[in-house]
Amino acid sequence: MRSDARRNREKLLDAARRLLAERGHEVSMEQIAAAAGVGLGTLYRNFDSKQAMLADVVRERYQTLIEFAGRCEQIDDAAEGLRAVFEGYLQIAEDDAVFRYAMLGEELDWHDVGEHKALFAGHVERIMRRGASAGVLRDDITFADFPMLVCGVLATMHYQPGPRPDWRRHLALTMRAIMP
Amino acid sequence: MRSDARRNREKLLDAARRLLAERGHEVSMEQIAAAAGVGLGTLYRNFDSKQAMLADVVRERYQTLIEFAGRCEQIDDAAEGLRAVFEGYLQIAEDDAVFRYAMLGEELDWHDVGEHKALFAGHVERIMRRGASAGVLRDDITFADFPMLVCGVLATMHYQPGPRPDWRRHLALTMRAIMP
DNA sequence: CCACAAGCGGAATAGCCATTCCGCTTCGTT
DNA sequence: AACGAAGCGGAATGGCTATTCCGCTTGTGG
Repeated sequence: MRSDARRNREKLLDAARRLLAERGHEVSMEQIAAAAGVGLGTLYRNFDSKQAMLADVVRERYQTLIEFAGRCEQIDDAAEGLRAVFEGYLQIAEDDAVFRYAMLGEELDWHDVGEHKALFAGHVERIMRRGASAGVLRDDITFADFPMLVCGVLATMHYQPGPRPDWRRHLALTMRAIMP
Repeated sequence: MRSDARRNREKLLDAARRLLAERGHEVSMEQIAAAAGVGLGTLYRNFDSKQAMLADVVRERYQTLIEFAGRCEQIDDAAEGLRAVFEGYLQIAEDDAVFRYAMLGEELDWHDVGEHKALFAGHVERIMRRGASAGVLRDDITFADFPMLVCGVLATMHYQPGPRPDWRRHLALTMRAIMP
């Protein structure tokens, strides 16, 4: 790979990460290319399509999240591990609009984000099961409820216009609802 | 107004209500005109723009909701009034995609839906205050939390693909979280 | 039954954006 | 330094959809 090509790829990734985090999937390809200081052709040489670019960026976020969830699983206190993994997930969501979009959006063709999703889900599932065994999670709440539990906070964060309501308070409310 | 024009207006309103409830704001003007069996020109003679049409339909829904909330305010049991108004709101949301969109969507130019919104909000605010006085609502929860509380269930309903999770269960969870 | 205003349909217009294409430029090798 | 391949920019293309426009049709009052 030529050195200028590698440089451009980095510039594009930086621009994509930043703009997508700030403004979500609605940024146009042209804006991303401009922010990176390259032409559209170069953008398309680096990503097969817009969807593929979004998927790349979302996959990176999931990677971070998977590592974080792994650490949460090691936390001794089952209740704290549970709280931490929810909070970490939502913190990333707060920082990244395209991640929220991926979590909330209709089933687009998220390329192979599914694999990462499954890894993360595995961690969460084990953490929740451990919580149930330890008696810090109501036993009618299972991993199947995870989307429902976070979707609420996620959506409030994503959609409430104006001054964002305090999502940590919302999370606290949710945690209270699922404790015995 | 000519008789055929009145007939067409009815057909258009029916089609708009039905398609918007089923498929939300993404239906095209052409699809609505076709479903009503009229041309685009006729559609635009009845609504100034797509936004205006959406606003008309959403306003109708709010009207229903306002009457319902009024009845909830009259319910003797403060806790039941509270539960009922949340449930009624969410039931309408379940039945109408464009209403969900209006509740979740970014601040579009919702024409004068704001007035209706304010009336509904007035009812809910009084119901919540009564709940707090009666001791069936935690006193750190106020009307300002209403969007947060319903947004969660709303979003889960709107976005979870595939078999809809049971929103009544989610609501029950939320109600539990806000009770003392 | 007539005249004509009110209404109608749907082709044309316009803006937006993802994606493609190709003639030009730059890198790196010899 | 020179050349060919790799890479580049950005104009052109294509599809989608809201909105406008205008020549044709139809309801209705006289």
